Formats: sequence, C-alpha cells, structure tokens
Amino acid sequence: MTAAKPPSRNGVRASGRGRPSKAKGLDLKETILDAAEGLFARHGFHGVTTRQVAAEAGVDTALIHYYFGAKRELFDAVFVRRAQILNQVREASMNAYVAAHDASTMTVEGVIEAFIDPLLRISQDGGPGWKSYFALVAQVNNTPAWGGETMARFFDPVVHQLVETLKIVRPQAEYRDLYWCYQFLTGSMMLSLSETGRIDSLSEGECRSSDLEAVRRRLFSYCAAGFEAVIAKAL
Amino acid sequence: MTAAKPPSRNGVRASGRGRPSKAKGLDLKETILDAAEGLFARHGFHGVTTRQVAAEAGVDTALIHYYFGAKRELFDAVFVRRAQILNQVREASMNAYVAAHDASTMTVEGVIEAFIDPLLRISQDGGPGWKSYFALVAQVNNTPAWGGETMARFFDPVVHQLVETLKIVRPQAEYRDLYWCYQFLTGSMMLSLSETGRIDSLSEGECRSSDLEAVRRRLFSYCAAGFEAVIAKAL
DNA sequence: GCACTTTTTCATCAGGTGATGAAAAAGGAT
DNA sequence: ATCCTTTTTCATCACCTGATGAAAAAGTGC
Repeated sequence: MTAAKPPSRNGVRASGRGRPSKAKGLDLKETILDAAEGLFARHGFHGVTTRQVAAEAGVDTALIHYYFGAKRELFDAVFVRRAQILNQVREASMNAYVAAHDASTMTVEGVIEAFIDPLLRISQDGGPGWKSYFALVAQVNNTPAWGGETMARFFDPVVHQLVETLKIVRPQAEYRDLYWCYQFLTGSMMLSLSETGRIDSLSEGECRSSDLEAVRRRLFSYCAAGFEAVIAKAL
Repeated sequence: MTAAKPPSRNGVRASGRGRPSKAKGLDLKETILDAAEGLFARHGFHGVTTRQVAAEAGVDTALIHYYFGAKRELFDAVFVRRAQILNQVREASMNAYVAAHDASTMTVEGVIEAFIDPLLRISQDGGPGWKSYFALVAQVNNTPAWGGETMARFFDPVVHQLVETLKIVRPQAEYRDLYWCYQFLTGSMMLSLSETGRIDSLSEGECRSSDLEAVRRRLFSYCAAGFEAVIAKAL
C-alpha cells in the first residue's frame, strides 16, 4: 500500500482536493462485494481466490487490494455489510413486539417469531444477495477455528436481547436453559436459511429448501414448543 | 500413479506375493487419517494443505498420495471411516428401541433419543477423534457446494429409518412435516456436537460447549416437543 | 544370499497464490 | 489547458500448491 493511498477504508473521504468522487468507484466496490459474497458463500473463505472474485466482478485483481487490502479484510467487509442491516431489522422487530404487548399478552412463540421472521422476510424479499449471505453466515457459524469470535463480535447483542425478552415472558426460566435453547434454535434457523438442498433430495421432492414459507409455518412453533419443554422440565 | 501400485484402495490386499504386510503401513495410514481429520475439522477442506497433513502426521508428503491418491480422496477417506461406524451404531440403537417397545409404549421422545444419543455417547466416550469428526460433519452439512450430496450419500438411510420409526408412533403425521422437523433437529444437533465454543462466550460461562451432558438433558425434550407441536398444528 | 513386493524418501514440475510498485487513465477544479 | 487527486491497469515477485516419477529402503518367502 505505497502507490496511492486507498480511500481511507472506513468510508469517510480523505477530502484532499478531489470531490467526494462520483460514486462510480462505490458502485464497483459493491460489485466486488457482491461477487465475493456469492463465491465465499458457495466455497468458503479458503475455497475462493482473489482472482476468481476479480473475474466474477469483471475487475482487475489489483483493484480488490486497492479497495479492501488483504483477502481476509475483503471477507470481513462482506460479512459486516449485511450484518449491520440485519441487526437493525431484528432489533426493531423485537422492540416492536415488546411495544405492542404487555407482559400478560406476550408469548414465547411471539418473541421467537419476532426474532426469526425478519431473517426469513429479508431472505425472501430483500434481493438475491441475502440467500448467499445466510449461507455464508451458516458456514461461519459452524467454523471452529474463527467462527465463534466472528459470530460473537457481530451478533451477540441481538441474542442477548432475545434472551432478556424471553425472561420477561418466563421470568422463572434459568439463563442456562435459555442459552442452550438458543443454540438449538440458531442451528435449525441457520441450516434452513442456508438452503443447502439437502432436504430436497432427502424428502424426494416433498420439501424444497427454497420454500421459506414452509419453514415459517413450522419453525416458530417448533422452537417455541422446544423452549417451553426445556423450561418446564427444569422447574 | 505409475511407480508402484498403491495397495488397492478398497482395503483388500492385492495378495501378489508379499504377505498381508505387518500392519506397520496400516498404522501409518490411520495416523495420516487422524492428522487430516483434525486439520480438516478445524480449517475445512480448502483451508488445509497436503503438506500440513504430512507434517502433522510426521510423514512425507508423497506418502499421502501413495496411500490415498488425490487430496479429495483423502478427505473422503476421513469422512467415510467414521461414517460407517456411526451408521451401524445408530441403526442398532433405533432397532433396539423398536424391539424393546410395542407401538403403544413408543414415544416421539424415545425415538429421537435413540437417534441422537449414540452420537453424544460416542463423542463423550469414543476417543478424541470423534469431536473433530463431528465438527467436520457439521461443516460439510453447511457447505452448499457439495455438502448436500456428501451427506446424502452417507446418511440418508439412517434418516429414513428415523422418519419411518416416527411414522409408527404418529401414523397421522405427514412426511412433509417429519422431514422439516428432521432438518431442524439436525441443525441443532450438529451445532451442539461440533463444540464451536460460541455458547461459552455468549452465555458468559453459564454454558460450556463441551458439556454434552447438558445437551443430553435438554435436546431430546426440546426436539420431541418441537415435533409434537408441528405435527399437532398440521392436523 | 537372493529375488520380489511393498513402503518410504527425494527431487522436482507446472501452475496457481496473495500481494505490490509503477505506470497509465479518468475525473474535477480553477 | 493544467494541475492535482483518485481510480484502474499491467507486469511481476516470492512463495506455495497438488501431484508425480524414479530411486532408495524395508519387508518377506525361499
């Protein structure tokens, strides 16, 4: 990084002399992120080369390093881009649920739905990039080497919000149990969101991975019943 | 593969003249598989080089190709080694459950326990390699590119056995619902078995990934309640 | 000791990897 | 037009990748 300083990687322009730059560069940046997202989602971090990303995005290899630095920084940029949106949407959804109810009308299933539904919605309606993104997150979630820290860094707050909200509905529940149940929930949810195609062949066509409406009809009540059973058993 | 023919990769000796070979070679083969298993589990297929595997196993790089051929074949060998054991154990466990009950005393939770418990048991008591192996399977399970086919090839039969056994307990349940619930179950189970450490930091020490006893106390009833809720809702 | 097979090592190849520095092109203000 | 900055391309480096052929070593029956 000695040639020409990259555009101050935090997003704020260096503002030397040239104007904020006509967004042509930003478009290209997004194009690179989209290409990287799709490839990383399918093949994982180590299964993708910067040259493949460049080819997919239709840019020169060096441009990737110009904008993002090292390959790992590119990956992080892909990860963080939608994580921020996701956290905003989920936090808003859970806040809205709490605001619309008081403690007597809140249910475990309602809280869980407020937690999961935004993800299903955005995967269905938010554009094609989101499916790749969820596959990516599912992969990171199951990566022992560095997945845990990455997930924690971005998604711990919203999970704590879920747990605290559930504590309102079931004050007698123990944190231990709620965290374990969350782990079960996130395993189911991530696998369903990543649409691996496994259930398609397994069920010989009865179920389709891409049918998130079918997931919605079942996952909320499945998880809610699971939470209730674990909480009840502990008492 | 032109120098000296490798030992007929299916396990049966070519039996030309030399005797079955004093198991020294087989020990080394297992050593390589163990090294590869641990590395693949931590870093994924593309995150590991044959040279790393060789170094970890303390053998020459060429020896890996001599025994296993291409890198991908090594991975498959790692995968298949314990998959066979796993399928035997699980099939036996479910058969034993069915044999010990008749239709009136079988429960959804009992069947699910017969399906999951062998994995928890073997992870706890079967030796250290199993933890790596489950992390590996969890990763493959969440790999869109080729994970689906790999999982199907090895694990479809035992899943069909689970579904058919559940059909005995709940004859009115639809296959659709059972397959979706299985997907939820396997997501929870695989994440718990792979011990990513995420729940440790998330719960600030309240829960430990390695505490499979805690998983056992919760996962069976969680999943069983989920199945029951989904089945009941569909009726 | 000797013929023969299997196992292990050594040296090496052709191609791909992430990354960089320097030059060229494009954009914008005066 | 011209200066200055930002963006994009080009050529290249040092290193690593999976894989292989040939030679050496070890094992085995006679």
